[in-house]
Amino acid sequence: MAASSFAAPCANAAAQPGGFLSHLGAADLRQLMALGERVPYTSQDVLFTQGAPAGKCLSVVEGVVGIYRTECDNRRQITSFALPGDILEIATQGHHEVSAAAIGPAVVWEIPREKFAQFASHRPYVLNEIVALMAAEIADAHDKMFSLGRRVAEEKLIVFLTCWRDRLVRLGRAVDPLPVPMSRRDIADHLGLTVETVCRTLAKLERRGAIEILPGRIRLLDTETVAASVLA
Amino acid sequence: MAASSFAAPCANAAAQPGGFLSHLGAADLRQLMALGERVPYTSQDVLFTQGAPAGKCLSVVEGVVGIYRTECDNRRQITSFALPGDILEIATQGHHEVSAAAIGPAVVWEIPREKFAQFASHRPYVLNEIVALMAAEIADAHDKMFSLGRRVAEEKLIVFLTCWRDRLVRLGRAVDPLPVPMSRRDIADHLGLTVETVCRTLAKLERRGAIEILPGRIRLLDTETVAASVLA
DNA sequence: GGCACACATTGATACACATCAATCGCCTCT
DNA sequence: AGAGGCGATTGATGTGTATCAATGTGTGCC
Repeated sequence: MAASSFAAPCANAAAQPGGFLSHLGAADLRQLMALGERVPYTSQDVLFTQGAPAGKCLSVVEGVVGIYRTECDNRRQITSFALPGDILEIATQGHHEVSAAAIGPAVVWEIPREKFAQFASHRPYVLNEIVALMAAEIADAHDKMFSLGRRVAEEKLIVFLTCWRDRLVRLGRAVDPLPVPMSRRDIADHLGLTVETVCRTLAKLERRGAIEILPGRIRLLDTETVAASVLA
Repeated sequence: MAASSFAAPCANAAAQPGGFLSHLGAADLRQLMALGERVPYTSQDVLFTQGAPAGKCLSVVEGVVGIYRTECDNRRQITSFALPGDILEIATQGHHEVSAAAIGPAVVWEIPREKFAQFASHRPYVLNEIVALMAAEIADAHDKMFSLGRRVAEEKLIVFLTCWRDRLVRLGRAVDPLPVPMSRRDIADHLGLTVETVCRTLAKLERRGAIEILPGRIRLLDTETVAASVLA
């Protein structure tokens, strides 16, 4: 139906317009970076935990960071995968609402909250940037809620893969064999599925000729048409 | 487990601190209201549709407004129910990402976007309010993603009912027989279930003595202990 | 090289939820 | 009061996904 076909499967794309507060001037950016420090993490490292006081905001520089919420320690919902240019906990007051962990080796720029607040207070336009960033994050959350609540496993995976590819494209990365650095468990916890269902569904898509599964990568062959039919 | 028991089942509560931009002064508030107009809607009326240009922002004054995303016209995901004091599309640029419809009779204050932007541009502190509002909305979205992806029907319903009650309490409403103005279909589309599953699960909870189902209302009897076990 | 270990995959089975189909209750309209 | 209609409820059945279990596959380490 025309009225609904406009729906972008992945508004998250809009949240990564090309870098950390991309509309800031170069001088501003340098000053901002100088307020914080470069912190490297290794795979599975936890950057912060839900419930902990939120003392800093973070910008991913390299690698992938998983944002998740846990309960009972066994159930986990990864709400997003942050890529270079993405900012974490930019407006969090008090305590973290979520946790974050490095999906692989990652580098993050960490800026103490009070320093960032001070920086922003002198520059009114920064707040506008933040609002725009948060608006994109909210739109993205809406998409994900739709996926989680109203899509079946196959659709979830197709949409996830195409969105992931689009984000990497926007970062100028090579995507022909699409890099998939996160584990099957991570994907499952992101899509509200189990590891086994993710494997099986990917295998089914491969048998159908829609994708080709490689170690650490997935080649997207026919997902365009599949996605089109799914999202019609 | 202690580390995760902190998790509020419904951070959305934080998004309704008691009114439209509650930290504004009374004078500001009057001026802001004067920029817009009171618009009444009747049940099922559509306030705006995803994809349409976002020309105004809205504040619910009376009733309940469902925010939803559709696809293919048959699948719908209600991302939230807005109550008096909630603001809709406050930072939306360009086009609406979601649709909104009155769940019952509702009254909404609608302010043209450019007038609101002008109002805010003279008052830097308004932007801070908006950021806080959006941060709460994002936290709430995280909760809902967890519910959609990682909870079973019974848990979804218990969490939904207790959150709904908490929000009404915060508005000073009577909640002993908890008013549930939305239809079973609305609840289903909010929780990622079907109407039948919602009915059956509610019936099961009633048989267990956790709730009592009344026309248009549900009395919460033992959901505290149930919720506690669910959220442990 | 070969062992260990984590991750990925595949199979068999169970179950939660969806689907299809009545029925019931309630409200509105004439 | 009766007819119509819509939402809610309940039942019978189907199916997508979870669960349990086993095997394969890589990858690092000694």
